[in-house]
Amino acid sequence: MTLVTDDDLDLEKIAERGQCFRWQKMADGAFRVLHGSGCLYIRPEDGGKGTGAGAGPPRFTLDCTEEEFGRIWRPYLDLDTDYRAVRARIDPGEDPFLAAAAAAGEGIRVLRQDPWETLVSFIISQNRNIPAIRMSVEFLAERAGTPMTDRRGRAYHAFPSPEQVLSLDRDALLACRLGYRWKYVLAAAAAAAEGRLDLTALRDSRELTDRQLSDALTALYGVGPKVASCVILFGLHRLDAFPVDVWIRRVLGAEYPQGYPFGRYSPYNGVYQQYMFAFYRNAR
DNA sequence: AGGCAGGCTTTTA
DNA sequence: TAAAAGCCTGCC
Repeated sequence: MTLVTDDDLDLEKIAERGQCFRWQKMADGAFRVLHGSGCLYIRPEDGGKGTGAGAGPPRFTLDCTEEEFGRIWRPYLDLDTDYRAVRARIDPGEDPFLAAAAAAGEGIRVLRQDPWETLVSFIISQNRNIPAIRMSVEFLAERAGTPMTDRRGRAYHAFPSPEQVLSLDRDALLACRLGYRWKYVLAAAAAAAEGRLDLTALRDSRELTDRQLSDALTALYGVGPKVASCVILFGLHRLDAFPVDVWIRRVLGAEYPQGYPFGRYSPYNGVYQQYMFAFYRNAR
C-alpha cells in the first residue's frame, strides 16, 4: 500500500538517532522495521527522505495491507500526532537554539514501541554506543526470539518475550555481549513474567503520573532515572518525559545556564529533547 | 538522609 | 587510551 503524508517522517533520522535499534536500511532504500513480532518494509517513493521535488506530499510504499497498517503500523509510527505542529510551538526569537535544533531534527517522530522491548533495549544501552546496543538486541532476538519470515522471504527473529529471555542462562546472556547488564535483563524478565511488572498496564493507565511511572520503573534492578525516562518516552509514549544523559546535561549547561523552561514546552518536552540530543551530538 | 568515588563488560574511535 | 543515551555498591 501507499502512505501519503505531509507531516514529519524522515526514516533515516528515526532509524539512526537512538530511539530504536531494529531498523535496517536495505539496498533499495527501504527500511526493514521490526516491531514486536511484526516486520514492515517501508520505502520512500523517491528513494530519499520522502520529500519529492515539488511533486506533492511525500509518498511511501509499505508492504502491508490497509488493515495491518491501521492496526499496527499507523499507531507504531504515531501518525496521529502532528509533529509539524509540535515544532511550530517553538518561537525562534525566544529560543533560537531549540529552533535550530528542531529545524535540523525535522522528520523525527517518537515511535510507539513495544514497552518490553524498549525496557530491555535501554537497560542494554547503558555505557554503550548505538552499534553495540544493536548487536546485543540482535543477539538476544536470535538466541531467544521466535523465528519468523518476512514478505521478502528473509528470516528474522521476533523480540523475545520475558519468558523467552528467562530461558537463557548467565552464559547465554553474556554471549549476547550484555556484560554486567545480564543480571539487569534477567531481573526485568523475571519481574515481567511473574506479573510484578505490568508494562501494558503502565502504558495504558490514565491515572499514573510520569513520576509514578518513573518510580515503578526505577524500582527494577539496573534501571535508573535515565533508562526509566527513555522507557516512559519511547515505550509508554509519554511525550513529556525528558531523558537526561551526559549529552543533554552538556546542552542544558551550555545553552540554558538560567535553567531550561520545562513548563513552557510541556507536554512535549521529550520531543524537543530528541531534537536537542541529535543536534548537539551531531555538532561534535 | 543524600552525595560521591569507584567499578563494571565490551566496542569503537 | 578514552569514551560510550548509566547504575550499583560502599563509604562518608
